[in-house]
This record gives sequence, C-alpha cells and structure tokens, in this order.
Amino acid sequence: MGITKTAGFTTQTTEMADVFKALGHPARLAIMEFLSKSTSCICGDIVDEIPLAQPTISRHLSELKKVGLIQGSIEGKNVCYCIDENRWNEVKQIVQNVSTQLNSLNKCC
Amino acid sequence: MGITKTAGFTTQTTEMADVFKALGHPARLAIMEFLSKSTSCICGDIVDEIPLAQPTISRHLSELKKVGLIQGSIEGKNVCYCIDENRWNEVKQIVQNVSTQLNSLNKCC
DNA sequence: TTCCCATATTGCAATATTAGAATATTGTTT
DNA sequence: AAACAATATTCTAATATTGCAATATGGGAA
Repeated sequence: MGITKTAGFTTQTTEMADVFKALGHPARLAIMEFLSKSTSCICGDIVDEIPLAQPTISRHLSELKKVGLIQGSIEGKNVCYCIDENRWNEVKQIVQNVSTQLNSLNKCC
Repeated sequence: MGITKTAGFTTQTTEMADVFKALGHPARLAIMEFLSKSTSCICGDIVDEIPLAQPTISRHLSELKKVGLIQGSIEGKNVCYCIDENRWNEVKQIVQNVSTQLNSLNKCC
C-alpha cells in the first residue's frame, strides 16, 4: 500500500527509521558528508556539488531538515545549512548499540 | 519520477545509501535491533516479534539481505537470520567519519 | 523602485514501496 | 505417501517518492 504501518513500534523506532530513511538517498547522504567535511554550509555550494537540479536539492534539504538532521539559518541572501549534532549523535548511538550487542553474543551464523 | 538518479554519485555513496534506506523502515530497524539483542535468529521468532503479517516480514528480511545487512541460513525447517558484521561495520564507519569530521570543524551555525 | 540573485514551492508524470491474501515451496513427521 | 510446519513468492491496490520545469518569494544592489 505504500503506507508504512507504525502501530506496534515504539515512537523511538519509528522516529529513527525516518532519520535513516532520510539518509537512504545518494543525494542526501552526499549532502550530509559534504556538510561534515566542508567549511562551507551555503546552500548554493551544495547545489554546485550535487548533480541534481536546484529545486530537487532544495527538496532533499527540506527532508533532511524535517527529520532534524540539519538546521538552516538565513544569512542575508543565502541560507546556511548545518548538521544537528544532537540528532547525529542519536544515529551514532543506535549504530554503536547494535555493534556492542553483537559483540556480546555468540554468533550462530 | 520515483526513480533515483545515481549518475554523478560514487558507487560507494549509492551503495551505502541503499543500506541506509533499508534501515529506514520501522519493521526493518526493529528486526536489526532484535537480531543484535536476541540469542535467537529464527525467522519465526522475528515474525512473532514484529507486528506485521508473515509475508510482509519475509519481504523486509529479503530487502535487508539484498543490501547485505543480514545473512540467512537454512536450519532444517527454519531459517536463521544473522547480521553481517562486515556490512554493519561499514555503516558504523560512515557514521563515525561524519562525527569525527564534525568535531574538526568550527561550527558556523 | 527595479532588477538580479539565491532559495523555496507547486504541479505533474513516472516510478517505487508497502501490506497482506492467496498460493507455492521445501523440509519434517507419521 | 500424506499431513503438517515454516518460509518464500506472486499478485494487486493504495500510497509514497523522485525529478524538474515553471513559478514564487525575499534580500541586496543599482
């Protein structure tokens, strides 16, 4: 049905799944990596970096913003996008937890 | 168009975006967390754990398998699914790299 | 004000994803 | 072999996502 059933999952699971989903597109993942590396956070520089049209990138940015992965602030004529470290730390936490739990299990396969 | 443009992105970016996308669904994220925690890896136990019908879960499992996040091995009448640690480490690496790079930047916002 | 420049929004067509009923498959037990 | 148990596949509908042209918005410069 194209609609995701959320009943029966914790809010935390559903919310973090949305965050991972946002990372699950080459353009959005590339934007996150660009923002983590570059000293620039100007929207225009992202548009130059990513091989998609400006409206498309604008939409991807708004999706990253919707799930809280980035924040945008207006700088005169430009917009500066930055990674929200708190949100990113939540992602890191989930990934690390799985790793930790994996190590404490005896593998069966 | 519902189709994702991959031209212009590195293979690594595209491939890892697919991995994150696979994690971007409550059921699949819950499956990964279950597999990391539980000593059981039997498909039937996953079906009992996740509030979706068996065919739906089977499909989610096959998607996790497609991107290499889990492996399945037949154990008689059952199937045992386990997390592929190599793939998981790649996820962890990306997340950690972003964190590291973030810390070496002076934030602008 | 008028003209640019940077970014966001809208609208639409093409494609992808999701869920589960029905069914198929494969292995086990009797 | 027949009956059963566990899992996978197929099918279909509803819904979501993607990309971009066209357009809107809002700020700075002339």
